[in-house]
Amino acid sequence: MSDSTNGLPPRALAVTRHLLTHGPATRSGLGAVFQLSDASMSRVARQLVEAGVVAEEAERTGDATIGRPRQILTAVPNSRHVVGVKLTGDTAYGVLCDLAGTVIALASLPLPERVDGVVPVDRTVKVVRQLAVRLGKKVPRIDGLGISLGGVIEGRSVVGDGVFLGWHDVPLGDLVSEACGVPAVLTNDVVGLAREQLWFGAGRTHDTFGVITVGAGLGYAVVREGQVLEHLIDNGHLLSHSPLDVSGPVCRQGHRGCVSAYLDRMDVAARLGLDGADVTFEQLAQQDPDWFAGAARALGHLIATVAGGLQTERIVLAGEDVATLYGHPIATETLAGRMPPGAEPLEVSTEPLGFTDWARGAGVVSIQAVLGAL
Amino acid sequence: MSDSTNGLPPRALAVTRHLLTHGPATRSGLGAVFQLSDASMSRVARQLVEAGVVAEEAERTGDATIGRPRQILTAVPNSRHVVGVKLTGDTAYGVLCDLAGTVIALASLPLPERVDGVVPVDRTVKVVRQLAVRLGKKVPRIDGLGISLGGVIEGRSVVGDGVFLGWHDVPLGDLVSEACGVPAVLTNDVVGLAREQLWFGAGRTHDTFGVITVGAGLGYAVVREGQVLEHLIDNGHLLSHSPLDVSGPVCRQGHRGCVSAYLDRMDVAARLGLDGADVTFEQLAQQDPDWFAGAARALGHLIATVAGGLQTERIVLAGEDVATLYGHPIATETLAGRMPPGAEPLEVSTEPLGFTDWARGAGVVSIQAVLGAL
DNA sequence: GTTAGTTTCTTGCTGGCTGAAAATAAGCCG
DNA sequence: CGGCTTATTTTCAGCCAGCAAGAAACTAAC
Repeated sequence: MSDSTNGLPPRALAVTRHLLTHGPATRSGLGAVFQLSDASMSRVARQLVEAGVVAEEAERTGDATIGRPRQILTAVPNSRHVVGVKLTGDTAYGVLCDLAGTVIALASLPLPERVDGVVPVDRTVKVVRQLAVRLGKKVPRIDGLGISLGGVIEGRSVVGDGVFLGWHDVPLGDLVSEACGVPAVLTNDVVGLAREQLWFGAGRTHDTFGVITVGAGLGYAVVREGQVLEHLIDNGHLLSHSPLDVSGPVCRQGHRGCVSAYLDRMDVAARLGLDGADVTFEQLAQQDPDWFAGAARALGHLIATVAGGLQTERIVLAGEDVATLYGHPIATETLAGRMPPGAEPLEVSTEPLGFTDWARGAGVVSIQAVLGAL
Repeated sequence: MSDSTNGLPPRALAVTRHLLTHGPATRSGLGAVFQLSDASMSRVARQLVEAGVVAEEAERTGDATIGRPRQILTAVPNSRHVVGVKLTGDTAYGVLCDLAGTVIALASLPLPERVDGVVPVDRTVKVVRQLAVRLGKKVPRIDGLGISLGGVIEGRSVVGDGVFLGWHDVPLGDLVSEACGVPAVLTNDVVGLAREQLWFGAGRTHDTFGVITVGAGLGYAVVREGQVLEHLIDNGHLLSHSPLDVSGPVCRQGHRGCVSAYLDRMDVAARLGLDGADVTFEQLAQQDPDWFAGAARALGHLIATVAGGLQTERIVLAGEDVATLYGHPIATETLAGRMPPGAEPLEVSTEPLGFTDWARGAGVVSIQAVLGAL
């Protein structure tokens, strides 16, 4: 069993991250990556093997069979386990993950009833604990807990403003940590997704990228030079309200023909007289046959704008229906029309994200915290 | 006289940069900034004093006169001197700068006549040398040379594509370096401006910011987390062609109502049947009374888009007439309309940049190279 | 089976850089 | 001039890196 709740020292952390995200490698291969001599690399490797995070295996060689065979270092995924929880307005979705971010088990529980429009904090903590206990049964122990929700998070532990839950300045991280006896980290859900992508997705090849989430509203996250931006300066407002068409529909902020007016479901629903919070993709598509094309076009422009502003070729799209939207020819054509003539197309990935994926994001953040990356 | 052409080790460099850009400071003050113990800070300080880059002066104290007085460390601006040269299509503009980037002397020379549309490289090198020799007379010696021009630069020394001069794959840096016997660095002019801003402008308070230049065309540079982006992914195309109005004028790329169509003078001139390369602000304003307002609006949106995409509050505007443009109420109103309600306004600085300022940018890049920051 | 050859990994050692603490310096004040 | 206070330097021990020598693991002869 793992003997430490500690984080790894910086170098060891970097190597572990590399093994987790890029797969097994030899000592000297890693040395080349991290600009370390074989000797130093060897010392780091031993540390990790002793900590149980990394294992050695003999190379099942295919070629070059002369000399001492190289040992392959592999991260041991089940050396640590974490639980990730995503809180929505009424439900806690949980996943059990190993070190590699693989989901081992799922569960969800309803959150307690609201009192005066506010979800009771103490009972929410209990729900999270229940979830952790239930999921934790499958593994020797849980090494960390990650919680994500839509809202303003301060300092990895405090919910500054959790609109969906009616919370304000709630130290949820500490409460959960105490209740469960396990270190807990709290993140904004989109930031958590960005952290997950930084290790296991776009970040493997690019250290600057943008994340765009299309759900009830529009969300963004930014990773610049490997740094995840904790708080947007504008809550995404500047991008959401960039103009497309002065004669288009009006968003709730009063902008005519802005991205939001086309793409933000709350805005579109408000215009159609529907209930914004629960409106679905299908409802909108049925209600307004033109909506789909307009939204696809807005998405194409939005992607181009984010790529141009951040100067990155890599954009991550997230949200349940975003793949469908991006799959619309108008989206891709719009984007292509914005690209310089003859340029390589952008690398846009779409992940059909359900609540489980969001919970996994929270889990990955916990992995990072357990390993000492936060 | 300075005894070395070397660069400083990383720590010493950081301290020098801080002294140059933030003014004099005490040892322990610097220690706090760089998270170094007094002991280590003291060692770094001695290194720098011995190198002549930094001088000590007794604190002319105002208060707290108990105990041993602190020594104030100050960068010695005239410990090094560099020449910065900006090449346009027909002229070389040069400045002599000290370490602090202060311009000590100016000069300019015409470039040689074109042969088959190409400016002869060897004679251009001679012009640069002439400029350096003339400017260098005012100081004991020149420690570095920086050259900037509009075009694609590769590896700090080679002009990959210099459209204004008709050059392609010209190793100008090495040629000048050899001809002058002084290390020379080459940069794209907008990148050079960004580097200058990183040390002496916006970078003093923000380590992520965007630079927008409005001249004959539109230019951008991006600094992310203190890293200057060497090559834009799209030559600014994505931003320049973001839509404002589907019923607006058309740019040369065929986009209707994009930023470029309003703000890029080449585009506007082409539409008015003027010669794009030499068209001035006044000509356009006279020719088309609506142009000014449209351009101001486009600038407002462009600023908002860059700020939103990069997620920075800090934008640097550059170009001869950009202050006038940004000073137009429509620009500021447009920008304000894009900001989230109740948000702090962005920090937008405008610098009326003439050729001398561009040359200074090249000089600052040379300073950075001389000190070892490149 | 043994030895030579090759490549990988580990260990011993040195050098650079760091911080803590002790020593020294530089000013005040009586 | 000693006593007091604060700033800077020196001394010393610790950490971490690379170099180079050694140990390990394997193949290919002989």
